[in-house]
Amino acid sequence: MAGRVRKHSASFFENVYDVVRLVPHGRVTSYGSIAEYIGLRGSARMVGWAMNGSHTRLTDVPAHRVVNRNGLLTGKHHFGTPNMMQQLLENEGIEVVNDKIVRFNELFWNPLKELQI
DNA sequence: TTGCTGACCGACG
DNA sequence: CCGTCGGCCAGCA
Repeated sequence: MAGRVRKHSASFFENVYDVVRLVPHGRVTSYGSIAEYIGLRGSARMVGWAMNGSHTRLTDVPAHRVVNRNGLLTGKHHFGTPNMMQQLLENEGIEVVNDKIVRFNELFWNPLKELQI
């Protein structure tokens, strides 16, 4: 089908970074929510993979504000030190216990809800 | 081109 | 509650 619309992934990284940049200070979101927002529901792993590339990119992406659906800091090992992600979060007033965000339900920032156009 | 991998998620037993 | 499995799709050897 020549007329089929392609979901150009050329800007896949930018789409992810753009959403992550919009996460407010002191709030957090999840990989799955970002994936769903950019139209790739079920591809949460792609978001995490994009985060991995955010380090080499010169973009200011608050990757520490992205956790998994349980509020668990699953990406902590991809920061400089194992505690870096937690420190960045605590620096924003977010409490973390056992690699899990306290009051995750209250701090959760859902792009689908907050950025509804 | 094929086959693996992955900072996830939901379903199932 | 816990482990396992399939789906998701962009890179890479």
